[in-house]
Amino acid sequence: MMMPQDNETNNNTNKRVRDRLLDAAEELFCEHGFEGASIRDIAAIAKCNIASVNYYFGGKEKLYEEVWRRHLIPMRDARIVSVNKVMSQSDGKPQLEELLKAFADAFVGPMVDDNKSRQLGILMAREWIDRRLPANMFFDDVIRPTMTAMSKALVKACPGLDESKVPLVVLSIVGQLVQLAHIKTMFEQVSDSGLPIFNLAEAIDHVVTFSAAGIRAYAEDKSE
Amino acid sequence: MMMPQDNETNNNTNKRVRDRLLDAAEELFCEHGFEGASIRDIAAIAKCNIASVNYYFGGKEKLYEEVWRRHLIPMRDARIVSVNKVMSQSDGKPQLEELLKAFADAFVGPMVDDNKSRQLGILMAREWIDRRLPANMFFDDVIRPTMTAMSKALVKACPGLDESKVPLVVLSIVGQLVQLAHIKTMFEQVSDSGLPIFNLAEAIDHVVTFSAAGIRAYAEDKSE
DNA sequence: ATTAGTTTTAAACTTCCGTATAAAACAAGC
DNA sequence: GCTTGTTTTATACGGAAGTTTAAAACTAAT
Repeated sequence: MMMPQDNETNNNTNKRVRDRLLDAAEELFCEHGFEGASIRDIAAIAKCNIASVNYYFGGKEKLYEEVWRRHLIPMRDARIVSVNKVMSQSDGKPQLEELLKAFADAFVGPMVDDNKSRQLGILMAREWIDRRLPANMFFDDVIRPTMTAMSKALVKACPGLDESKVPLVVLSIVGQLVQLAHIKTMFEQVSDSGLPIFNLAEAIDHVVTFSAAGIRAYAEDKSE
Repeated sequence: MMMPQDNETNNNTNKRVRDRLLDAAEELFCEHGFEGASIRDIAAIAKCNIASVNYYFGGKEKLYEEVWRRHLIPMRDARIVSVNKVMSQSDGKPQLEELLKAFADAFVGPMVDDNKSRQLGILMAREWIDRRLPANMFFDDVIRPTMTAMSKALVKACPGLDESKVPLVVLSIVGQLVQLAHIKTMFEQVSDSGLPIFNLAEAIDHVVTFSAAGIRAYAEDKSE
């Protein structure tokens, strides 16, 4: 008898609380992780009762899943579209640097946010370590499609690239990009680091240059 | 009146329980993180009373610190020694690949363990995201010394390398290596991945080749 | 205005956690 | 063998967390 209208085809007024909860949850999940963010704190930020979480989502875990669902697909699509755009603009033979830059921007963009409340990169890193999402949702819906698209683009952008090495190459790129989110946070946390100020744009350009050279090494290896 | 003999210069019989607790704590902290591992579970594995944690360490946090202390310094030293050995063996002008290989092996070695109960890489990744160690202990005792040693070695191994780019280069290398620990875990968790079997040794060699090429790109850039 | 359906609220319940306590068990020296 | 100091045990405390409940408040159609 008591059921929220949680159908997709719902644009009633009850969206208010539900959306406020999603926003608050995203903020606290990013900052403190799944266990670190309590339903009471989330409800406090959303300015609603703690029972609302169960009313609208049916539990903390379902709320967490819903936070992800809002971003997983868009993140994946943004990356794939970005890669495909480069491919189409260059008739399937893009400059390697161009492809890498497009991928890096699309990859890091949604992950690192100055807002601090929407640092999906940190959330992603947490999910990477201990899975809270059901089954292989994270891997199947984001990681694999992204890596597949990038792999295909890479072999076209860099013919001669040993195909058996492509997965490792993609991992190298992703590894560097994921690290950027960590590093950015670390530079903000470690006060007396004595390190130069971190410049994200410069770091991305570095990853592009660095990776392009690494990739060409394989392409040249094959021609030897 | 009730104080365990927790001096360093202590080799009495009471080492038994204390060490069992450290082992159990390391295992569960690696697997479930600081909050995810309960004192009750740790004590159960160590086959002792839950009060023993407070008796020997004075709390859960102190236990966590002690788990780290057992490994932080050895990990750091192993990496620095490994790098320095390459430097001395080659009269300060080591082959770039040689240096990278030594660093990668020393870096990944203690992080990725087949044992599964001692995956310090996962523990390190967790600590990277939310700090539980006091102040900058993690950064000052491990991250900075390691990066400093590697930076110095790199500029000697690759003269012409733009020094302002060295920090980013080190981050690229570390980023790839840290990723290996994640990837290894992921390949074990994702069942129907459809991905080729993950070979750690091959992956390390890839990082070496890939990174060497990336670094030389900067060295050549400067000479242009 | 009444009713039926939905949303919001306050409070309670259950469980689990880290810590503290005080008694018991143990070990060793005199 | 008693005493002294150390370790282990069982148990309890206080708090925080996720969830549940049932009543209240609200909304809108009849």
